[in-house]
Amino acid sequence: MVIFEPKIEDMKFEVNAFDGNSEARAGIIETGHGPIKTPIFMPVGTVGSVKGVNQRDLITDVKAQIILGNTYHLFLRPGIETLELAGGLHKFISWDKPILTDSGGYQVFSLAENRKLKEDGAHFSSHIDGSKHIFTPENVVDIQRVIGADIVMAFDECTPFPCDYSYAKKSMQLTHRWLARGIKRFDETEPLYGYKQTYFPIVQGSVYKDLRIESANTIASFDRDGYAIGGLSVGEPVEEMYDMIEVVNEILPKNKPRYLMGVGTPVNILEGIARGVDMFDCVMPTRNGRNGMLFTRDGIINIKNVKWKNDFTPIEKNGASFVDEKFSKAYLRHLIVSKEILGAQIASLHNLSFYLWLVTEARNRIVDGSFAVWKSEMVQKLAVRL
RNA sequence: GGGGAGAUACCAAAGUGGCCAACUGGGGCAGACUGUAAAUCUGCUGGCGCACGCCUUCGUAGGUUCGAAUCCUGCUCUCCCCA
Repeated sequence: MVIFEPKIEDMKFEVNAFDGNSEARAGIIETGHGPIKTPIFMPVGTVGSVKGVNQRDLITDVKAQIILGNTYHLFLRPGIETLELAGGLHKFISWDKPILTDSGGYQVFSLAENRKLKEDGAHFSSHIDGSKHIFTPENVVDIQRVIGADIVMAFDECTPFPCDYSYAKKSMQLTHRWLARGIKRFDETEPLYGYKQTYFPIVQGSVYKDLRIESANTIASFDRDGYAIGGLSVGEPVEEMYDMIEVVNEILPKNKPRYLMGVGTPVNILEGIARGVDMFDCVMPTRNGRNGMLFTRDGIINIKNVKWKNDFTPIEKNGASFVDEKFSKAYLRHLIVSKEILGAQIASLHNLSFYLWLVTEARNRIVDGSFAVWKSEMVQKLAVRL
């Protein structure tokens, strides 16, 4: 059981250091569940579980500072009644560090078959039992109040790629109208569990520069504790993604954390940091890990490949997780190939630890002034296929 | 000793005259995965060229036929039942 009592306090963001050569900065976000040192990577725990990694290892080994939950999935299972009876998601899953919940906007996009977008909200059928539901900017706030997320995400439409200009524009405008409604509801309601929650708006606009500028200006006009960039890493070329980040971060307040939703590869993250992004999340370290892809400082390993069959060297020499020295590549390959649960667990632990090492190291480099050189070296190495 | 069933590619298992280099599953090899309906999905898996094609395969040796994994005969082996 959780025995701590979170304090009520305003969320604060303080920038501790700027890189100088890029837009990168190192900061700290104060929440009711403790500080988050940025730049940060947030492991994804969709249904109240970072797949394959338990809460203790998440803290002691991965060194996660904040994790994600998903409104859509938690709403369907276990449901808000259970979450409220549990006293919120933190208590339910026994996690006393910050939680950010995605609003379900991405699910509305990815579960396209059964959704219908209307002015009032998104109408959809549950992928579990087919039951019909409506998500509105207001009830998604209400649900996230019950979940008790420290950071509540706005309800948006995440446009697919490719997406023609007129649809992207209409969608963005809808997202903006939903934003105003969501903020209104949020500001009219109180947290249920005694600690501060905050609400992040989301920039949309697909890959269109003028739409991104308009969207960034619109959301920046609302004074919030942080801002998110959505609708990227959905299949567009990475250069377009980087361009959009630059355009948007030009406008978003410098003194507030910026969250690039759903990104990405280790290289994407370093490029994002260099462009002034502070927060990232992605399923890649866990999902790809379960499927045998390992991210290391020297590049990417497909541990299923036969070339590792008799390689008894450590998973990663001097790696960030205890599993790196404890187990050999040959053993991990055997586990993954044999579809052993432990293989997925070790790979997830390794990848998440590596991601957290990466952002922590980036922060240290920003602070000591060596970020630029280090980043360009790392970007070369990280994409190598070993 | 008597009766019955069967031998197909790495394994299992379809196919019973041409559309069969041979369904399907497993295994093997490779690839994909970016706000998680994913411990998932895709491709390849006889040889050579790798598009088209050519060559060698369905226990084994013959035979019938324009044509056989598929029909006939001998042989070898395996399994089951009864003594």
